Amino acid sequence: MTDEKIKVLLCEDDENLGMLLREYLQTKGYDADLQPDGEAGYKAFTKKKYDLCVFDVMMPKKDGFALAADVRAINTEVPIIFLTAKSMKEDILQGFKLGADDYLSKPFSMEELLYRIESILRRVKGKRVKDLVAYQLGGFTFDAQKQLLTFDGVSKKLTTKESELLNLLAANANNILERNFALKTIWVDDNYFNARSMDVYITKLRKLLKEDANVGIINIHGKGYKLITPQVKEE
Amino acid sequence: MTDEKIKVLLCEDDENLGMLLREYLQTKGYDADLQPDGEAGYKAFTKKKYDLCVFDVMMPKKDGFALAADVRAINTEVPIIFLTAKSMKEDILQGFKLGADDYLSKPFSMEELLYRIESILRRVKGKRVKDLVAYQLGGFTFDAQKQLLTFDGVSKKLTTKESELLNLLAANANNILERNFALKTIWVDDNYFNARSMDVYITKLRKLLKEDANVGIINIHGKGYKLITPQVKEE
DNA sequence: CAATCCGCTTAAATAAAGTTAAGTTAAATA
DNA sequence: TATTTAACTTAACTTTATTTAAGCGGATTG
Repeated sequence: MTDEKIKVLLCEDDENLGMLLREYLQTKGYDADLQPDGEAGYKAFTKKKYDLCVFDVMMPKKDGFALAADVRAINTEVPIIFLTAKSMKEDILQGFKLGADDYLSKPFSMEELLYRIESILRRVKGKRVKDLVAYQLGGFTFDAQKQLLTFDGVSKKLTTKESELLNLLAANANNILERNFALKTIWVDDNYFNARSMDVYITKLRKLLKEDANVGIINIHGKGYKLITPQVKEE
Repeated sequence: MTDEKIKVLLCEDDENLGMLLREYLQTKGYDADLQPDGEAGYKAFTKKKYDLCVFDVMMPKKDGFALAADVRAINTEVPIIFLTAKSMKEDILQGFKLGADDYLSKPFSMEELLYRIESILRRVKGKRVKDLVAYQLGGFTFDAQKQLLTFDGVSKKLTTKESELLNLLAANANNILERNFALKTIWVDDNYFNARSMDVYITKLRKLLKEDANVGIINIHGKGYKLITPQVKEE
């Protein structure tokens, strides 16, 4: 019954981004450590057995590629994901693409990072990471995997964005889901237009959910949203 | 029971790239040799019976096409894959006339190369590369080797493209198969027309799969496709 | 209670994906 | 070698998904 958490080493010099990613991975059940530069990252790697690394390419003291080389010298197996700047030349990118298990060019959504981490863990370790996700929301059943919302035996196929948003809401059911968090998770950037886009999807979800009066999305002014749903007895 | 390794001749002048590829192919069970230029490549080819060649197009002393021509002079059968720099329309055509079986334009991922190698070996030489290639997809059985999709005792022979696409989808069952990855691995080039072509094949596969309501292909807007199939309990 | 900010909704615009059918090409066969 | 067939691509068009725009209404703050 020892459900060991997967240990992730995150090296990112942008503190905001780093903290955000670390927090997100933690909420997703990972044991994520954050280091602000390559040297600190290397030190951390020597002290703990990580299952996966996420390295920013551009970092002070030691860049992500050099760090990866040092890490490879003591461990040839651990998967490495690089976070690269968007304006990287193809030939340089080629190197990363081949030496890395995967790479993500900025800006990316947190969901995307998670997706890549999970697919690598699946490939490399053969672990089944995502257990089937089906939420019970009052009279609704929401299958995030299949993007299907079912009520009274009738299933409706949700679009990708609808499903991603409902998934986040459901994961925080009866708790506040912060606007900015949702935006960064799903839309990458929390700018004005994406915020408007999210508004539109909140409206859509409300329409979908109004068949059951006990389920709904309420707004917490200036903070975010809360998916209200009857508490399901857990375990 | 002599499970002879498949011999691959790799010619690539970029040492980093070459070593990476050689190592990767070796870990995947191939007997891969690396040569740094066309002349050395030719010399190596005369000394050992290779099952497949991977030639970089731009190499010192003798480029990949010249090397291929020389190789063809003594062996008209051995499959050749070219690694090309981006945007080489005419060169590519020339290469194909010389009997290239496939080509990959940089940058590519090692996965992509591996996939090409395997599908060429499957197609051209009829070798059994991967052992388990029979997927259970709900009520369907899909044998990628034989390109057979069976439902309720009735088998249907799929075309090459149908089978390749379903194979990729099945390998990533219940997870996202990225559009670009599929395009690059199956269609080589991820241009507009090939994307339309892939659409057509998605439609075909959906028709084929609709006999079982629990199986289907859903689109992840802007990212790719996901083959939905009942989870099979793993041990 | 005004001014402002934030959120809601509907509609229009754009972009991505889906469908069907008509071309092409190349392999099979007659 | 001509004819037919199958596989695949290209084209034209339809539908769906997502974003942008615009106006309205409620909430918060001074």
